[in-house]
Parts: sequence; structure tokens; C-alpha cells
Amino acid sequence: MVGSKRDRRSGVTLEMVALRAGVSRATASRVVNCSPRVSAQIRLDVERAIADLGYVPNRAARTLVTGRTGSIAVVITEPSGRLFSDPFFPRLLRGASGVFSARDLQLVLLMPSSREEAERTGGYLTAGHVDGVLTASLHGNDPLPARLFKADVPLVLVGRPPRGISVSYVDVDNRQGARSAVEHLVACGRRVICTIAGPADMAVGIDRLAGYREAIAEAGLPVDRRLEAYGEFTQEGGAAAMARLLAARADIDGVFAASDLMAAGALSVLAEAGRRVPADVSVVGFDDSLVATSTSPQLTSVNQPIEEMGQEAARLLVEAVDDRSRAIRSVTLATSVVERASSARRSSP
Amino acid sequence: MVGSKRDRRSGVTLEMVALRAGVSRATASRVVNCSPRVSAQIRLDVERAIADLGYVPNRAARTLVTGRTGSIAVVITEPSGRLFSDPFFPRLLRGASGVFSARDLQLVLLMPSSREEAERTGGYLTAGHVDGVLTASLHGNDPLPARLFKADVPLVLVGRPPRGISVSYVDVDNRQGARSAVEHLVACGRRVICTIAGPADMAVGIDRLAGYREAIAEAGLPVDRRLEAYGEFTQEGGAAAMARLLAARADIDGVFAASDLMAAGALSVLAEAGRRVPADVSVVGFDDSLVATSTSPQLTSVNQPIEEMGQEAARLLVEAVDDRSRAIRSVTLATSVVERASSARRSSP
DNA sequence: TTGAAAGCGATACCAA
DNA sequence: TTGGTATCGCTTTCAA
Repeated sequence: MVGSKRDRRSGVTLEMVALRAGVSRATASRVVNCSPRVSAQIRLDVERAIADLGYVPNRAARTLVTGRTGSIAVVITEPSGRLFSDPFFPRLLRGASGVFSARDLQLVLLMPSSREEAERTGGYLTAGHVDGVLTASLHGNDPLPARLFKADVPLVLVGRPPRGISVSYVDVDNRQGARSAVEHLVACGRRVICTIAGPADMAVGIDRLAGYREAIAEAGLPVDRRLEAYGEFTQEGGAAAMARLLAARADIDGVFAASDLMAAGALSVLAEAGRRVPADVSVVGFDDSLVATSTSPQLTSVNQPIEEMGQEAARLLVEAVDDRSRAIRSVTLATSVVERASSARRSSP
Repeated sequence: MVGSKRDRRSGVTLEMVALRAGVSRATASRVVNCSPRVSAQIRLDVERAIADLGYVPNRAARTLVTGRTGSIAVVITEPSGRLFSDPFFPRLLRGASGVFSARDLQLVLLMPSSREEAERTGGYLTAGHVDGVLTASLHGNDPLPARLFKADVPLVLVGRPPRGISVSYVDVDNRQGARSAVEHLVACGRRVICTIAGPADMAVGIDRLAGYREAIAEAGLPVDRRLEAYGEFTQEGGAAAMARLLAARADIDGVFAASDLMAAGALSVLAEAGRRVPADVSVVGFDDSLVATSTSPQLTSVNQPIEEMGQEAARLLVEAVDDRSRAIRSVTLATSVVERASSARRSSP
């Protein structure tokens, strides 16, 4: 690596502080680290020297000996758009950052937006820049978990890990959530219920689809693959999927979308197609995010406690960083259906 | 700092690589750093050892000697909401990240959401975790620039720095942009033109307001402080300001808002008040973001090349990191008015 | 081309 | 309570 000659940082070292305060480096270090084994007078002397010189501990040196960096990375591997358009992430971050803050850990956000960048990010994380990694929205083929595991970097996922990967995680019961949504549609008297599923390589996508199928089967409704369409977790993805579904089965009277954003896309397509919601078609989303209350009609949606997921994940990660036991822990939170205007009992036929 | 006993990282060191390859640490280091002064055979041996052992260089150790970390921080100090709701930031990041990527620098995003967190973040940055800092949306009283300057950490701002701070920056000509907007309204035959200004402690806010005043004066229109209202750069801020303005002067026929989001808020208030846009009132926003084309009617807006700002800022920062000359550089980009449906020539009176 | 060895700045052990 | 010093993992002269 490059590194032009001697371009040392501003350069106040502990050595200089010690010299100025007339003590040894060891003692100065004790003051910096708030050790109780320092006399009051000396503590004052050193503190003044620190202030006079504007001393700031060099993290690299400290990290080298302690093995700790005092920072945690949150990694969001998404094609850039989603991080900012999906309200999921800010809520997750809000939940997590509170926990890290309380532990005086600096949260740094990494958002590789291409395979190449993801590669570099992996290097950054395994090189010891952070004490632990929190990641959300993982795709099935992402090599990151294995790489971090090998490098012994603590990792916690938000969302169930893909098959074959064992790692700590926090998730909501997506399967049960999806079932509740479909059961709600059935209770509304819907008989031709389709689903707009998330990407087939993401656990959330898979689980919500599984829940949908279970509920359909249990309700004794015929299973029909033409009632299932996949899409990205975006408004556009939802719209495109809805259009395909309508083309395949014109008699659809219920829609379960795997996210509110997708449901919003579906609503716009239904409106264009002249279907009234909820009179002709009832729609249920997932997330119960702000989006749910800004569509027209407002969305019935499966609520998931996102801030809480962030908190729990952060807590799990902090534990893992502290004890380094490599134990796998997981937390699953419950969901609930929040009813709004987009779903209603079918008017008597 | 804590640091439980010997909890060393996974622990493949260069020493171990050297041993396995049967060479000295120095030679192994040369291979890792792609030095040309290594024989082909030895290079192969060492590379195999690296692969076998899964060696990853320890960043802390390397940083300690080179003074470089290979990463750059982008700091957004906002009460959390704005980062995700304002399309400005994703665009800025997209522009900047391309440049950093090309230089193999890892971009880390820091978003302190309270004074306390901002304090910690300052510590993180001055402790040598990153080679340089890019920051946007700086408020006048933010102590960060001074702190970084003292610690000799390269810094580039997006947006003109507050008075009294000298630092490199990239900005658009906000003053001229605002003038063009107002001139456009005047050309539309508007005579009672108000402005929804940004926060008075932010340079963008100040500059756009100044441009507004200049244009009003030049057009020979009476200056009236009741035609100026301040607000946050949010939809709510814009709505509240518009409501106050209408209450103070019912005869308003032109609105210049300092951001599209604010203009969107203004549009909703105007609609509620029964004012037709653009027939009764013409509205011009600032940013020419996606928001501008999703309002109804679509917004006439001042375009600013945000991706380009991000690129230029990143370029400036990379330069500063490389030569460490502490020279202050700045780049100012031009704006242009993009006409849409929210502004139109007044129908003959 | 290769190796030996001197740091980089801080922590933590062992004596005093 | 204090100081001396080995050590962390790597880069980089300086000799060989």
C-alpha cells in the first residue's frame, strides 16, 4: 500500500503527555483509561498535559494491543435504491443505534452497491476495523456470513439466515404473519387469494410465501401457482407482479403482498384495472409502515416491531462481542394484523 | 478501555505466512504489498501460504505504521429523519461513492442523531479511524470542522462553510439559483412573491434567501418581511411556513421554496386554501429532485447537479488526503431552472 | 533479491 | 501507587 513517507498524524503521543506531566507512559495510560490506581494529584497533572497538548489516543495503536476497535458495522447490501426508499431501514437503525450508543460503540453504516464493492467491504470487516457486524436484507448467495465466520468476526442477522448458514439472528415470525394475513382475507369472504411474494432468494420472501400456502391449504382453497408472483420489495416490483396476476386470473378477489411498498404498487394497478378496493378486491400488506397509511385506501397490514428487532439484534451482537463464545442465539418476535380500509367483508353476493 | 484478556483476533499473522513459505517477514510483506522486488518463485510460495492460511492483513498494525486506514467517512448530522426522506443524500452518496470506489477507499457513513452521538463521532474521526471526512448539511454551530482541522484530518464540505470557517468545499451557486427562480416568477407576471426559506443557520438557507431578496429588489418589487418565512427542509416545514405566509398576506401570487420537499408542503396548503396552482399562485421549488415530478401539479424547480457535487467533493477529498497540503480549494457548480406545470404566465387580468 | 531489526503508539504485566 | 518493558502485527530502512 502507498503511504507517502512520514505523514504521521498530528502526532501528540502518550509519550509526550507523560513527559510533560513528569510521569511514566504507563501512568499516563492509566489516567487515560480511568484506572483507579492513580493518585489524585498525578491524575490532575496528566489531565492538564492532555488538555494542553490536545492529546487524542491513537486508535490503531490501541486496537493493536486490545483487539477492540469500539465500533460496529451495519451492512446493508442493496442496489442502493432500497436503503433510502424503504422505511424498514431507518426504523431498524433507530432501534439498533440506541443500544450501541448506550455502550459507547460507534455505529458505521456500509452500503456496498455492487459485487465489487461488497468484496471490498468484506475485506474491511475482516481486517479488524470493527468489533462486530449487524446485517439485514441478506440474499441467499451472499458470501459475507461465511467470510466473517471464518475470520471470527461476530455477526448478527436481521432476518432468518439462509439454509446451511448458522449464525445468530433476530426475526419476526413471517410464516405466522403471512398466515394471519391470509386468514384475515378468508374471513373477509375472499376465495381467490393471490400473493405477491418477495425474492425467492431471501428468507423473508420464502417464509411469507410458505405461510400463504399453508393458510390457503388449511382454508380448503385450491392451490394454484398462477396465484403466486414474485417481485422485488419495491413499489414497481409490486405493480409488475399485480399486472401479471390479473392477466393470469381475472377473478382475483384477495391480494396478500409481502410488503407495504409492493401492496402500494398493487393498489395502483388495481385502480387502473378498474377494480374497487376493498369492494371487489381486498388487499393486505406487510410491515405496517408509514406507507400503509399514505395509500388510498389505507392498507390493512401485518405489523412487525422493526425498532424492537433492531434493538434485539444490537443486544445480541454486543453480547457476542463481549463473550466471544460463538454461541448461536436467535430471537423471534410476533406480528399482528392491523386492519384498515383496504380489506373488508365481501358485500353479500 | 476494557479488552478481555487474550481474545486476539483469529490470528493468522504475516509472521506465520512467512514461516510457512520459508521466507522472512519482510519478504512476505513485499508480496502482500505487490512490491516488484520479489522473485517469481518466492512470490508464488508466499501467495500459496497466504491462501492456505487464509491470511488477512491486520489493519490496525498497518495503519499504525503507514498512517493510512484506507477508509473515508461521510458524516450526515441530521435528526435522523432527513437522511432517509430527502432524496438529496442518496444522490450525493452515489456521486461520491464512485470516486472512492475507484480509489479503493471504503466509504463509511456516520449519522450521529444527537449532540451526544455527534460528540462520539468526532472522537472516532479524530482518533484516526479514517483518512478523510466528507460532510454535508452542516449547521452553523457545528464544532466538527474546527475539531477535525485541529486534528489535521482532511475535510471537504458539501455546501459553503459557515462564516469564519475556512475549509475546502463544493457548492452550487445557490444565490444565483434563487435569483433565477424569482426572475422566472416575475417573468410569469407575479407581483406578490413570497419565499419559504431554509434554516437561518445553514449556508444554503442563507444564500437562497439572499438571492430571493436581490431578485425582488432588482425587479422593483416592494420588500416585505411578511413575505419571508423560515422552515426546516421538510414537507411539514414547508406546509407550516406556507400557512403562516397566507395568513400574513392573502394576496400572494408567487412562491419560491428553498427545496422541493418544502414546495410540496406548500402545494398541499395552497390546495386546502382553495388557491389554484398555477392559475392563482405560481410555485417554484429547489433541487429538481424526484419529488418535483411526483407532486400535482409537477413542480417548476431549480436544478442542481447533486451527483456531480458528490463526485467533485470526493475528488477534492482524495486530493487532500494524498498531498496533505492543507490547501483550501472550492468548486461552485451552476444551476438552471426547469419549468413544469406549477408555474405559468398569469392569465390576462 | 533477501533478511535483520528498528520502530509505529498504546496496553498490561511484573517489580519495586 | 508507580515505572520499566515486552508485546501487538506490520512496514521500511539498511546491510548483506
